[in-house]
Amino acid sequence: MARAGLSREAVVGLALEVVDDGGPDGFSGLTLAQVASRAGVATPSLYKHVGSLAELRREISVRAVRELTALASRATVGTAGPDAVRSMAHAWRHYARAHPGRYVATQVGPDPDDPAHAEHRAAAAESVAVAVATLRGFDLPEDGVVDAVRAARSAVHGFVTLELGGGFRMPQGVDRSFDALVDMLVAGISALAHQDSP
Amino acid sequence: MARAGLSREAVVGLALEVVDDGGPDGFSGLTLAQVASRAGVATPSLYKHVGSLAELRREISVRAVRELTALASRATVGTAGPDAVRSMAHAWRHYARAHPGRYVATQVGPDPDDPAHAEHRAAAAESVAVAVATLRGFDLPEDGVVDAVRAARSAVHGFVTLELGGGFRMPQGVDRSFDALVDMLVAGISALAHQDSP
DNA sequence: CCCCTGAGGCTAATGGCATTAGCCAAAGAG
DNA sequence: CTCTTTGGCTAATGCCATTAGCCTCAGGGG
Repeated sequence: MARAGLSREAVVGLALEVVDDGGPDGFSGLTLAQVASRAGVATPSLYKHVGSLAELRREISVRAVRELTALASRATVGTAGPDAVRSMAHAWRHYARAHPGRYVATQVGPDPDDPAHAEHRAAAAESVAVAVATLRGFDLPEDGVVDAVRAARSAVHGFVTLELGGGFRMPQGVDRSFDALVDMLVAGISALAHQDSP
Repeated sequence: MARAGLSREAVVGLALEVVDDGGPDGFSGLTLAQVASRAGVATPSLYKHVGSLAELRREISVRAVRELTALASRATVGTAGPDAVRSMAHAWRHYARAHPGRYVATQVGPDPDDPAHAEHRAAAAESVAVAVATLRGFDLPEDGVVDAVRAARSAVHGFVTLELGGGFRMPQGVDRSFDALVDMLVAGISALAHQDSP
């Protein structure tokens, strides 16, 4: 009986391949059977490394979030204000287009209470920390920052989700629409900064 | 053998109940077994009325899209410009919060080629038609309309998706953030109208 | 060098699901 | 009253996750 030499690491790696190969549905369509087949192993063998399908999914989410955070962070280093927001928005969209499956993994929220989700929560928190830092260039009032981060995430995430889902069927250039959206976002955040708080 | 007196209509109705009861995951978690159990019938019996689970899902999507279109249309009648955009945005969010499961059904895109998706495509097209009409009050250049509709859909859909997914964990008021987002949107669309096309 | 323990495979079994095939009774048309 | 269609049913298949229990290989202690 030849050993396959698996490990948790290897299993997660193969699962990531499956997710990547599955397009936008790669994450929801992830299956232990597919991972096992890729590993050249029977499905139950995976349980020696991975707990459950849900746990594998969570692990993938955590990695995807970290990856996206790192990219956003790298994209915005050395920039500030509007440029920083633009860079971050484009980094997000780029990641989503390059890795649709991983991107949707990025968007499942961790359970706020479940201790098993602690790592996931931490990763998510760090991700928003980067977003917050990106907005430092604007003179936003205390709670304006939250509104701004939420607006940025909403706008880009909504756009990218619709784009991946094939929601933009008009012939018009999608890149141009994205630029327009980012312009609105930047202008909106600036406006948020320069108004007196009510 | 007592007849249950089912019909396609009844099956879809029960499926909608299942979707509604399932929260944000009600749509993806929809199962023929649940519908059958609600109908007091064995699962295979449903095939006398419904083709397949995929078809049932599509039917639900079509209905949800029509419902949302009707609501948006009703919400914006008699309004124009910024007010219309605000009304539409709030109608969308309200629907998503009232019927999370149906809302996600609303967001699966029809296959552009599959003839079985014709009705779905039509419903989707009418939905964007309403959105386009809502923007009539702005003097948007030809292709600015597309950008504006995309921006509006993206912003609201992104916000609502993140909200339903529990993505906004800061204590700060979510309603306030949504208002801020809508403000940005309105300002952005106005800006799109009053700039010379490049 | 041998043993023996534990890790990492395996098969078998269970239970949920969708889907297909084929049967049978009820309802309604003539 | 009969005959056909319709709407149920059960049985079977195949895919999936998950659990239990077995077997063997690899590597460390004697």
